[in-house]
Amino acid sequence: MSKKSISIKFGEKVREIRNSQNLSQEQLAHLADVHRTYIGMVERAEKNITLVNIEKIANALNVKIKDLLDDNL
Amino acid sequence: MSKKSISIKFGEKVREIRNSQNLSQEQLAHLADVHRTYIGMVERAEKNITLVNIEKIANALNVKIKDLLDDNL
DNA sequence: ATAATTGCTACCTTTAGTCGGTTGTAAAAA
DNA sequence: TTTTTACAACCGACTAAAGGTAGCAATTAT
Repeated sequence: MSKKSISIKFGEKVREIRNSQNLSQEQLAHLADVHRTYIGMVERAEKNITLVNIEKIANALNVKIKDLLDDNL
Repeated sequence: MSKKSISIKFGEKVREIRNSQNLSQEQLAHLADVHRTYIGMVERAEKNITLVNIEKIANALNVKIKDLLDDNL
């Protein structure tokens, strides 16, 4: 198992946590200081996100970076 | 504490683990399938590495991604 | 219905990442 | 000693892809 690419798993985690906090993409984007559409692209794994933006999103969601990674990574 | 940017901390971790395994930058680059000079740039925090390459380097070093991140991240 | 949210397309700027080479250093080996 | 080897820093120059924005269509509530 675990065939899904890391970008897909990352995007799913972001969406899952964002929804659990009842945040819209726009709200999260504002908290993370990135553009609205960019959050959508990351969640859909359309971009290969960089470390700095990973940190921004983790901070915005109040989670550790490792919480945005699949457990077996 | 913890003022160093995430890129610096990441680069330090890569270098530390690479040295502990007695690998040259070139050897690691080959294992990770990235360019020779790129490993040095990442270790010196001159580049903002992407998620896919984070995974490549973690795999090449036989560690989990979270092992490349500072503990308090 | 309509209001909020997200997806999609297109675009532009910036930078990640590659490539081939040179330079400096330190250690070994001749 | 000098020479050779191994390594990492540094050097442009280049290509591919990420960052970032805007407008509108589609979706999903309410």
